[in-house]
Amino acid sequence: MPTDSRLPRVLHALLHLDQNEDPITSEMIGKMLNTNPSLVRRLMAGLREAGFVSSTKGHGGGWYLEKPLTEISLAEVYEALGSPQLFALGQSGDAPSCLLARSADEATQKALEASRATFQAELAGVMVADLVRPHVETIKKYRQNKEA
Amino acid sequence: MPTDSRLPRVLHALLHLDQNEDPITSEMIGKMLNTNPSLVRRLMAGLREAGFVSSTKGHGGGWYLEKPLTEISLAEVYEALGSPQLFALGQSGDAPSCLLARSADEATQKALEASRATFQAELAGVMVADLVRPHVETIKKYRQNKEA
DNA sequence: TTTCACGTAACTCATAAAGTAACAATATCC
DNA sequence: GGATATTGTTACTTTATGAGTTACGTGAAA
Repeated sequence: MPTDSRLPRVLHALLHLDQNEDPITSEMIGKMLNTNPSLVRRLMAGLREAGFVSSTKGHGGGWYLEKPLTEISLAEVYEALGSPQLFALGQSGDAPSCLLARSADEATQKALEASRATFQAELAGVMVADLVRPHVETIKKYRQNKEA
Repeated sequence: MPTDSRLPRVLHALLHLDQNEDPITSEMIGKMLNTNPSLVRRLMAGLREAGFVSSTKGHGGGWYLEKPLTEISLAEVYEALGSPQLFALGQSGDAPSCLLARSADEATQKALEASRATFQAELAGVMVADLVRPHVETIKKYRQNKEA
């Protein structure tokens, strides 16, 4: 299976939405993400349901922010995507009757749970708006060039 | 892809090996893990290369421990498996030229890295022998019943 | 009323582990 | 030495799921 890249992709899209007054079409977002409009619509659907963005049809339609990026944490974005499967690892399935199998599963699960907690905590501690903080100067210069 | 269950599976197998004097065949391990002998041999190959177990062919052959489980950490077992892909998540591929895409990727990677560090630390802090500690009494009773 | 754009469903493609089968090599038993 | 047991390895199929694609209905703007 192709690696699940939904989180970084929608973050990327949100950052672009924040830089535009007008709505951005799925077509345009598709070019930014190197994919096609239909996939973009699927990606964004969760964000719309979460109230982070809205979309309008017809001429001049597209996607726009409904909430400032300073008020959306990465954890909320992840949840809006449906909290996709984080790990490629896990136990094989049903709870086994063998005591040793259960011990092995429990130990694995414990490590994964701790790992997941760290992941969630990392995401919860960052707002989407924070992502561009290290690059504010660069972006400012870029815009000045564009205006000139 | 079916979920990668190699870690809990080989842990399970190691625990069984620790309970037997004689070698255990791939066939028998296969029954314990609900799979077939061929897959068992693949699973165990890494453990053999790591020096944790040995295998012998022919009558009475099979797998046996080469090192006490008190001296093998879960992290070492994970490495012996080839440090399989931990996350189902990740960025889509090549480093993008778009600054915003890179910001999104970096934030995602940072959270994943922290998460991985926690995972590794959890595994490193546990020896395979520790897994049965909570069940020592139960196992003792089971063996007494078996002898009776 | 034509065009644009989203919403959604249905399908194929790609990836990697699991599962399976087969067979050579080798060790034990008689 | 021959029969049997067991691993080592290769090659193949199956499975699961996101990505990618196509198509068409719906609704809004020009």
